[in-house]
Amino acid sequence: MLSVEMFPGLALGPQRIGDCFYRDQEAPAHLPLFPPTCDVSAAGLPPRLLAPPPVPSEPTSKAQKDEVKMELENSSLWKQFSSVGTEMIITKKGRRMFPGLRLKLSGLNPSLRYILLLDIVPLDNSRYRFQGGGWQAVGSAEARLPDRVFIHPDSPATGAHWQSRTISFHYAKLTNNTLDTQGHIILHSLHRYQPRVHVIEARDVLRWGGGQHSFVFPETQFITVTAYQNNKITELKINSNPFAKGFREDGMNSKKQRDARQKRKIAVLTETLDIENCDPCDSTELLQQPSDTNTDLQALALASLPPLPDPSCGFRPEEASYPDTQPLDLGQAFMASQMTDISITMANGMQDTAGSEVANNMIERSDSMAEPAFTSSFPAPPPSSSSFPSAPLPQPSSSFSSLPSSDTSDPQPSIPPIDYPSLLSSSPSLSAAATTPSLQQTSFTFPTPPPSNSSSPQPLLPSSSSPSSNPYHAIPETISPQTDASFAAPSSTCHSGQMSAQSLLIQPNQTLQQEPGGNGSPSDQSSAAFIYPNVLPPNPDSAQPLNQPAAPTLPCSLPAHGASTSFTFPSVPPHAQNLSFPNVSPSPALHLQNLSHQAQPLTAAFPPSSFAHPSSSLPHPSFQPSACLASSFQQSAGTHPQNLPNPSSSSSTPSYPPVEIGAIPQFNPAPPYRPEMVLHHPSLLPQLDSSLPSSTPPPSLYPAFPSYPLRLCQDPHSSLSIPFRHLYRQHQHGHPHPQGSYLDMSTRAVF
DNA sequence: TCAGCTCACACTTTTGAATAGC
DNA sequence: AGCTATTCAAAAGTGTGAGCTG
Repeated sequence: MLSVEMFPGLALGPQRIGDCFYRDQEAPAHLPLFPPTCDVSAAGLPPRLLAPPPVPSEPTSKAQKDEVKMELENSSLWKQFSSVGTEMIITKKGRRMFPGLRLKLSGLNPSLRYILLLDIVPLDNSRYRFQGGGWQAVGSAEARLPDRVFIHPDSPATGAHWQSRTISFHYAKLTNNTLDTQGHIILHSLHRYQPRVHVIEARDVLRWGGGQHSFVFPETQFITVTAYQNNKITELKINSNPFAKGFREDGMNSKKQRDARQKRKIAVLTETLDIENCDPCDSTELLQQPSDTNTDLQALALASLPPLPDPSCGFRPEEASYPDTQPLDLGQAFMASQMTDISITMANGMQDTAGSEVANNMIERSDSMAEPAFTSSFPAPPPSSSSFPSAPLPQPSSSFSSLPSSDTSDPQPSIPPIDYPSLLSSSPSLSAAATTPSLQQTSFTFPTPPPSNSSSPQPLLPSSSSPSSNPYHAIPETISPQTDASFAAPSSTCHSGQMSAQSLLIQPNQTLQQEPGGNGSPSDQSSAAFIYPNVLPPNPDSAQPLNQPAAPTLPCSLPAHGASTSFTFPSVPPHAQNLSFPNVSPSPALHLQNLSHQAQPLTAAFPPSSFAHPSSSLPHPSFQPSACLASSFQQSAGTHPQNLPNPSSSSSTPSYPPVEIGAIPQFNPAPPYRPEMVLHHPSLLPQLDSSLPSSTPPPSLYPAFPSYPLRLCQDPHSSLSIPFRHLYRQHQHGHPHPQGSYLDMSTRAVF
């Protein structure tokens, strides 16, 4: 029986380790779901786990599962942002996402209970910078941070519940605080991310019985920032977010108002100072300097008075008796403010115009979205920006560079907007505002490529210009997984008990398409393959076929962590060899029953969530022990991590041919763009189990998204309330889970 | 020097308790 | 007494801009 083991500590943050335990129903004692070390993984597992229940060759298919559909209710809004290049503010205290994820679920069994999870995974291995009006990859990504999952506060709830309302994840918060103890989702600034929503069926309170459906809405990808870089995004946010209403043109916190306030403030100060300084005219004032109180009162009194344009006393700053004070500066500031005001006014006028244009653009875009087309302005990582070889880009320049941005005035060379149009439009069932991911059981097909730009009012996709050279087709063939050799599939010794999110999504027996040329691969799909906007393989040469074992394989048996905080990986590139892991002392609040496992070599080597992952240089998945294992799982299952469970050809969304999971733009340079993807995961546990015994080196397959273990733990508890009690974040005011809970998935060890 | 981050600020919406009215 | 509607204040969510940091 599986249950989610959520430690109150999600609040604990990254420090939590080894918190994934297996609980045998008959044996209440906590058993590590997976041995801390790859080596002992199999040994430490109950036989039952080692011999997982046979997985049906065909995904457990309950018809209903295949029918599960999720729509992004505010898709149009997302597309507006995406067309500009969505930015999400992250702060230390945590910032909500805007737009938020508003979803509609259907196809669930009304009587079954489901858990909804939100996680956010890196889209690539690059760090970005806003230059020249666009986002450009400027280097390798930062070490991967602890993965956390936001659990919808309503979870677990019945299918009827989920389907009866709009599901919102607006309570989820993003932070850049790596030591965050609030359980917020930790992200790096200036990195690209893709939110994912997982629907996990909880057959009953006791077990994760059914399967898992994962949904990805490409238009929801974003770049994290600590301050907005693109003015258009700022405008969009202000115009769209009610909380930012005050910053609108007519708001009290608009630039005009703020300038006016500042002007008044300065005027008041100036007057005050002027008065004080003017007082030199009155010798008595010099002798008797007004007390602070008097000054304040004076200031207050003056505040209500109109600014004194010109001190009649003839006071000259340079002659002021208080040279150190800055009457002059203030005066200048005042004048400057006046001038600034004027310029601002003018600027505002211009800005208004510009704003109007933008707004119009937005409207147009919005309208155009009505015709399900939108562009994503995210740039593709520069070829050499990443230290890791990435899959070769078919025709990066042709595919994206030329993309005519809706706003020509704002060159975004690096960020060719992406056109998703055909994908969305092609689906009859899709409304302009809602996209329905197709659900495929075993294979993914690539979405139909956008029609030639001619059909699009505003051809945003440059690439689309030449259908013949359709980048989408090229993807499968020319783009190989961006897996770095160093991230090669874990050696045979690597058997991780860690369940990666990716692995969760993969069905053991699922036949995953190999990206290059597999049946049902994008290439196979007539122009179905849609290259995800941003994923441009930096280094084509380095690209390797998915199946091809990555060059340097990283044995799971890494040097014992011990007290040392750095690891050297001989097989990995020098730049990636030295990994520093902050010694994070476990929070006192952290209750890790199996903490002892940490002592074990592997565990030591891979403290699950306490350490940063040098993902930047290394594709996440592979270096993570869990990832290793995940790969092995997948391999054993004959699946590529990237090849998430493919939707059964479901038909749920005809317009969206099933997309191979590998298509998810992570390290796959040219993963076909998928508007949405549904992954069906019939049986989680079996899958994991199956992988354990596998001794054969996993192929160098990597999940499109970095894989990380979900902290889904088996729990014998007979009552949902018990196991899930831990899922909920403890709130200060005694609200159990008013705003959802977070699940730390960082079992992923060090990497 | 500069890009990026943090923080305080003013404004807004949201939320929940208190109060009034029926 | 119980319920509903309204009011109010506190909390929380916004972007901004100055200042700090590396």
